[in-house]
Amino acid sequence: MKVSPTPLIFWNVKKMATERYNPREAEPRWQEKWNAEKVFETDNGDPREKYYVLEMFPYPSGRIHMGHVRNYSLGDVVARYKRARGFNVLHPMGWDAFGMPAENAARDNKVHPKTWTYQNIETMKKQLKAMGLSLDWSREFATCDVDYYHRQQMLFLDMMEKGLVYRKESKVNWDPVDNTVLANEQVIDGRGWRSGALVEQRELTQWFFKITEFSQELLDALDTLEDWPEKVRLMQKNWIGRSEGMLIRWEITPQTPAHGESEVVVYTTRPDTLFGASFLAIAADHPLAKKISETNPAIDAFCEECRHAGTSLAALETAEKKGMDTGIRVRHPLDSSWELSVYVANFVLMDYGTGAIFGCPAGDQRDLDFARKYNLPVVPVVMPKDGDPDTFSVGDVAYDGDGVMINSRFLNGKTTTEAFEIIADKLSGTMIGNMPQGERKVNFRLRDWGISRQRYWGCPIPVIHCDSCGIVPVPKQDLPVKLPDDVTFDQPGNPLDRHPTWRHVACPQCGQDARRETDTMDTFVDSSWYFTRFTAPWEEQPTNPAVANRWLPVDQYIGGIEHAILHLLYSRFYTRAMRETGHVDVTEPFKGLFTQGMVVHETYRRGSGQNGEWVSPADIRIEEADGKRRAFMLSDGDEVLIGSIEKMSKSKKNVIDPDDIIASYGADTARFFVLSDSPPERDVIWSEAGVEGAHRFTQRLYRLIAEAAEALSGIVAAPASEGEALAISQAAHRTLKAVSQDYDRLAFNKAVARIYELVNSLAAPLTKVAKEPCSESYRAALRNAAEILIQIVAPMTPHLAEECWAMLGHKELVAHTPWPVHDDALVQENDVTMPVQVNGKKRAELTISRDADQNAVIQATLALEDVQRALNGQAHKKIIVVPQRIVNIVV
RNA sequence: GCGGGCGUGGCGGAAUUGGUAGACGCAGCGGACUCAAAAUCCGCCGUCGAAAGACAUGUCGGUUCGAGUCCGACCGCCCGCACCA
Repeated sequence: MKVSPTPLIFWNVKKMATERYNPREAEPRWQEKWNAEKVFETDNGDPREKYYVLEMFPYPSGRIHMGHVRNYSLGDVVARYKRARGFNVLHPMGWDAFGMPAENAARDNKVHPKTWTYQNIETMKKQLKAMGLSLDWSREFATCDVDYYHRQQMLFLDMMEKGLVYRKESKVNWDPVDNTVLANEQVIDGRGWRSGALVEQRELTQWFFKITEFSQELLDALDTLEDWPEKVRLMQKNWIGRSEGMLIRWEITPQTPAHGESEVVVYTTRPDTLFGASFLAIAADHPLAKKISETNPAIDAFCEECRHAGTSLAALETAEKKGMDTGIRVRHPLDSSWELSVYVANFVLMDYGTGAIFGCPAGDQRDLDFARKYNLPVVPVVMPKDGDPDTFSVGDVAYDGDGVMINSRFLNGKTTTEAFEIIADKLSGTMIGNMPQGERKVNFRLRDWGISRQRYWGCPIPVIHCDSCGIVPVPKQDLPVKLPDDVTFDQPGNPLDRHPTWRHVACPQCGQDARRETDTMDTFVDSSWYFTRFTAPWEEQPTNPAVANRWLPVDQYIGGIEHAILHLLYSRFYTRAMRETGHVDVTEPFKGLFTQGMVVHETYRRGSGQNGEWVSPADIRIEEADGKRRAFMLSDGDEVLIGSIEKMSKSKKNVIDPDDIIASYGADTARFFVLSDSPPERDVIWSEAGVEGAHRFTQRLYRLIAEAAEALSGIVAAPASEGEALAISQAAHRTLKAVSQDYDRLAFNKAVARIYELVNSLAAPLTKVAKEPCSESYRAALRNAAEILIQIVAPMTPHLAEECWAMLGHKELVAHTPWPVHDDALVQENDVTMPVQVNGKKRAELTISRDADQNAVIQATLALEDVQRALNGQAHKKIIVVPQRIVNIVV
C-alpha cells in the first residue's frame, strides 16, 4: 500500500530553533506536580499485587554524597518501573539517626546531638527531594524519633519475655576512643570499625540478643535466598561458621594437682586424629588456667601476657606459638596408660569451642609449630591416599587433608571419614562415671550479639536496676523511656551516667529507689527493623502484623556490600525475633538483595610524589594532548599529578558534591550518568566527561522531541506494519522488550546502551518529520516510537520524560501511565542474517527467511559466491546449521 | 592460610549464556555549518596489511564443526574471613 501524503497542519519552521532544556526550571516544576497529586504515596489497602523496594536508609551525616545518589537512583528506577508495570509499590525513606557522630559533633561544636541530627536530616531531605525520587515521604521517620524508639523498647521487652535477651558479664571489645563496647562484628583487624582505634579487652556486664539461638536456621535459610548475591550468602555462611566435631573428656590423673577439677573437655573437629595427640592446651582465660594462676605466679604471669597480646593482623601473623606446662597430666581417652601434659597456650581461644584443644602436631600447623618448640612428639596419623606408609613423614608442614589412617592402632587403613565415625561411636558409648567420654557436637563461630553501648545518642534500654528486685523491665505503660535533653559532652564516657536525676527512678515492683539502665542499644538494632516499621509507621504497636505480613519481605533491597554481614545478618535475626514475639509472620526480611558498587574518582596531588597534598577536582583543569592527560591548578597553573582512581573520600579530596552537579546539569543528568556505563554492582568512575555525555543525551532527547512535537500532534500513536515506517516501529518495540528485561534484571547500563541506540535510530526520522511533510501513518508510527522511548527512559530521567510527554500533548503524567506493551509481530524478524563459516572461519553472510527449513538454508548457503570462492572446489564433509544463528561448512 | 570473584580496544564496558568479538558511551581523528568559537550534524576509530587476508578476549594446553564463554595448569589483580581446633 502506498501511503498518500497528508497535508501538515502544525508545520512551523520557526519552531526549528528550539531552546535548550532547562532542568533547573523544569525539575522543581514536575516535583511539585508529583507532590500535589500524591503520585508516590502508597495505600496499604490497594488490592493490586505489592512490590516493596527499599534502599538502605542513610545516616544523616550532613550532606548526601554520590554513593547516595547512585543507591537511590538505582532504587528509584526499580520503583518507577514496577509502578508502571501495575504493582502497588512501597518505596519509603527514613533516617538511621542515632550514633556516635552526633555526640562527636556535640563535643566539638557545642551543638546538641538532637539539633545536629535533625538539622542534617532537613538538609539531606532537601537534597534527596531535588533528585526527584519517587518516595512516599508520608511514611518518613528517623530512628531517633521518640515514636520509633518507643516501639523499639516495646520490642525489647517482648524479646526479654521470650528469653531472647539476657545479661552477662563478659569480656568485651572496648573502643578506647569512642569509649564504648563493640560487637565482634564491629571489630575489624583488631580495630574499632568506626574509630579505627586498637580495641582493648574489658570485663563488663552487657546486654545480649540470643542470635545464636538461630544459628542453624540463619544458616539453612541462606539457601532459600536465591535473589541474593552468592558472595553475600557465602560471607554469612562463613561468619556463622558451622562445624561438626566432638566434645572429648580427658581425665586428669590422680597424681597431678587438679585444682578441684577432674577432667579437661576439649572440642575437636578431627577425632580421627586422636592417636596423633601429643598434648592438651587451654586458653589463658580458661577457668582451669585461672584457678592455677591463683597458686602459680609463673602461669599467672603467662596468662596475663597472653591477654595483652595484640589481636591485630600483624601481631597475629608474627606471633610465636607459646605455652607453659601447667603440670597437669591427663589420660588419653583410648588408652588410660597414655598420659599427656596440659599447657596454657597463647593460640587457644576461650570463646570458641570449650577453650581447650588436644594438639595433633602432624595434622595441624599451629600444633606442629608448638610441638617443635617444646619438643613434643610428632606422630603422623593421616597420610594422603596415594602416599607410601613407609616413607611418609611430617617435617615442618603439617598435613591437614583427608587420607588414610596410619600409626593409629585399630584405625589403621581406614579413611579419615571412617575413623571419625568409629571414634565418635566408641567415645559416645564409653562412660566415665555416668557421662559418656565424648559426644558429637555441632559448633558455631557465631556469638550472641552484645548490644550495650555506653553512649547517650541511642535507644535507652528499658530496664531498671533495683537492689531488692534485681533487673526489672520498665512496664509497657511507662514507655517510652525518653532520652533527657539536658546532657553535657565535656567529659568522656556516657552522659547518661552523669545526669543528675535521669537515672534515679522508683522500682516498678517494690517502689524503692532504683536506677535506670544507662546503656543504650547498638544502633544496628535501630536498622534491624525499620523496613518493617515503614509498612505502618503510624501504629501504636511496633507493627500492624496483618499489614506487615502483606508487605514483607522487601522484594528488592539495595545497598552497599559493606553491610553484607552486620546489618543484613542482624536484620535476619531480628525478623525472626519479631516472628517469635508475634509482630510478623515472615522469617526472611529481604527477598531480593542487590549490592551496588562505589562511586570512585581520580585523585590529584600537588607537590612531590607520595607526599604531595591532595587537590580537589574542582580546583584543576585537565588538558589533553598527544594522547596524554595532564592536570593543572586553576589558581596558579601549576601542574598536578594525576593519581589513582579511589573511592570518593574527604581525605583524598576527590569528592564531587551532588548539589553542584544537580545545580549545573540537573538531577536527571546525575541519575542517568550513575546508571550508565558500569554495571551497578561494579564501581563507577565519576568523570566530568562522562557527566557531560549524559547531559548531552538529555539535551538531545529534548531537542528531538521538541522539534518533532508539532508534526506529531493531533494524531493517534500506532505502530506501522509495512512501508518505510516499519523499521521505526520495529526498533522501538524491540528496544521496549529488551529494556524491560534489562530493568527486570537491574542491568541498567545495558538499558542505557539500548536507549542510546533507539535515540540514534529515531534521530533522523524525528528531524525529517519536523522539516518536511510526512504521511499520517508515518507520523503515527513515529509518535508511537517516541512515546515508547519517553516511557522507557522515564524511570531513569523522570523529569525530562514528563517534559517530553507534555510536549507531545499528554495531559496525564508519565508517572501515571502504564508501561507500554510490545508487539510481538514487530519484535520478530522476518529475515535473519546468519554468518556462514567454513571450518569455523567466517567467510560469508546469508540473509534468508526466518522460517526457512534446513535444506533451503543449505542450498542458499552453497549458492553464495563467497562460499564457492572459499570452498575453491573442495567438497564439504558436513554442514552444521543452527537455525537463525549460524551455518558452518566443514571440509 | 581458607573462601570467593575477575582478567576483552586508549578508557568504562557489550556479546541473546557454546554461534558474526568489540554493541553503547567516553576519549581521539577527519569533515560540514560559522567571520570565529560553542553547540549541533556526518564520517573514521583492535593490531598488522595496498588489498586479499592474517592475527587478536592474561599465558599455555584440551574438549568441540565452532571457545571470550566449558575443562586443566600457570601468571596477575581484587574482595571477604582469619590462631575457629
